[in-house]
Amino acid sequence: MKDVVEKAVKKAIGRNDVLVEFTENENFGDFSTNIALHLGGSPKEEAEKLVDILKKSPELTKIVSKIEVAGPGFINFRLSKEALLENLEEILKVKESFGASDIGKRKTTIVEYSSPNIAKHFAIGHLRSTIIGKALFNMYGFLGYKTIGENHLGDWGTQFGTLLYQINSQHLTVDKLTLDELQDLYVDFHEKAEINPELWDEARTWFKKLEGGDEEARHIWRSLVEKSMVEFERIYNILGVNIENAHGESFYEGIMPSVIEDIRKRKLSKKSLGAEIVEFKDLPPAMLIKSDGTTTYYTRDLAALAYRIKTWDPALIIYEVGSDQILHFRQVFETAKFLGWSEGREFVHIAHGLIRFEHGKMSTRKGQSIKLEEVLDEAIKRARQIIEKSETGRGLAEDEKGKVAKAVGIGAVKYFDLMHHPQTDIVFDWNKVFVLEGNSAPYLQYTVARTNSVLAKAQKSFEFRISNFEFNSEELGVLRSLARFGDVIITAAKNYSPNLLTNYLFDLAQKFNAFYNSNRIIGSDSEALRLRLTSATGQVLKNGLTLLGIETPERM
RNA sequence: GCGCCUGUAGCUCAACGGAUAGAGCGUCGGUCUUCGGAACCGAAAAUGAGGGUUCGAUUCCCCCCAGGCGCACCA
Repeated sequence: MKDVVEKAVKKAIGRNDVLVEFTENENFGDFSTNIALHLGGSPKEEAEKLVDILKKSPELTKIVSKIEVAGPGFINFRLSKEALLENLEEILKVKESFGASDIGKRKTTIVEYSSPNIAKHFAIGHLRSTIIGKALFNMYGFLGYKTIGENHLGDWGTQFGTLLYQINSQHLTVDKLTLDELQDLYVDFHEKAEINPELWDEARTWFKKLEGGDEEARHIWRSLVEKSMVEFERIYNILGVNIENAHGESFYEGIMPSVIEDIRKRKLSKKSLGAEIVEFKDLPPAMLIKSDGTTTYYTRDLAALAYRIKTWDPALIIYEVGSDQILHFRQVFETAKFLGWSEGREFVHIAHGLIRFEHGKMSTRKGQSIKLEEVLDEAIKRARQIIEKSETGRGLAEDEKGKVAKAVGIGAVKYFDLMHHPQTDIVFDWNKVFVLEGNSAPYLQYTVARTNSVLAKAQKSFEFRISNFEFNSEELGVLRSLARFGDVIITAAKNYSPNLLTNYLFDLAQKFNAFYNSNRIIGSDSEALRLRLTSATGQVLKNGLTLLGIETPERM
């Protein structure tokens, strides 16, 4: 609806730089534009002139009942009752596809997300990438884009040299090692190398063997990958996340030579201290090939990019990777530009803030990471305790309680992550991750369960004639909020900000609960309308939460 | 040292240069024989400091202070 208003205003004044926004204060109507403040003349006069033109727009008068000038020269638009009711009917009619659109038609978007490292535990540091990435993936799909999910597993590089060295020098049998033990070996290596930096030469030698195809090295490496994948699958299963493509860095081995050749042909690289680097105007150089002849993750990310462009011809690639990689991606994107790969494409690094300790980042090398699985288990446990204590949980069967605990616990962790703007750092605190009240997933899930319950109790279909109703302020609040959903998804996706969607859903739930608290639904004069409102609210909350990857139990 | 990011109520967060800076938690005070109280209503409480640009700055620019991340053979 916002776009209808925007188009009409653009047409009315004949310029394209018009922005129509949601109002923040409901007294200002549903939409607003400040364009009259930028037209040069007296803002109020300009606004009055525009309003006269706008009032004649048939597209506008179809959905807007009031257009007025306010404040220093804002033009405010209020949606008509007819439009609000039509929107309500639309929700009830199209249900789970309400809010979907085709603005991304024929465009392909790749989302690289999650990307945990092999031979380490799936740490909490990868939660944000997994959750935000999945939400973006879902939202872009909902907007009609063809979406490709890529899990860029960290399965290559000198870090494997460190493990190969450890396993070999200590004569360990790789098949018997647990992930815990492997992580200990990794930490142990870094401790020893701190005192004895030559150890890195050993690690690099082993990685050279690995990259060179050495059978022993490859055998150990394969075993490490398999072990890790078992844990990863378990966690993705708990999270309910399924990423269609899981190409590790090693997958791009065969593509690197041609990328390197391409770079050399264009004379983008040069030798420096035995290594081969790519220099930039405003950035520090990136290392293409180390002095021992092996590659770096810069090389592999370029190869991955080449592969993706060739395979899917994407219009947009979203890299959902932490903010500690900002420089790296600038280098990769800049190189891609040199190579002529960015023509007609957009590359975006969603540099999410880190989940860190109060004074600095978590480092697996120093053995300071927190296992994601522990956090998820704890979340489910705490949700379970609430259910046991809750009045409303009593009616649930044992196995249903288990399912609800999972949906609520995991939902809470995901929502806590998503409600923050991606850029924000999160200081990890066991008591903050599991928020179960207020602005939280359980509040929204509870509201959905409440709508289900009311509808079940009503036990009949509902009909009413539009012309019969005057809405009270609570009803109006819900109706107006419901009309925003489609626009919110577009804004959230375009800004790569799932938090805009969580904000909206919370606002809608609040409006509904306020309505619920002061209005009888079943048996009232407005029963038909109110049941429809209840049904539509449940539907929109469900649609939104589903996009965010959060389940909505029928009852809880 | 250089570069990038961040600083908003006691705490955790919102607010594409606009109208009275919005919420949640916590605190204080209400709603309770209910269609689900995991709820609702109300109160106190904030833009790190200083300059500038603008009709208008939390938002843009400069400087200072504080924190985080990064800066060639890890990823």
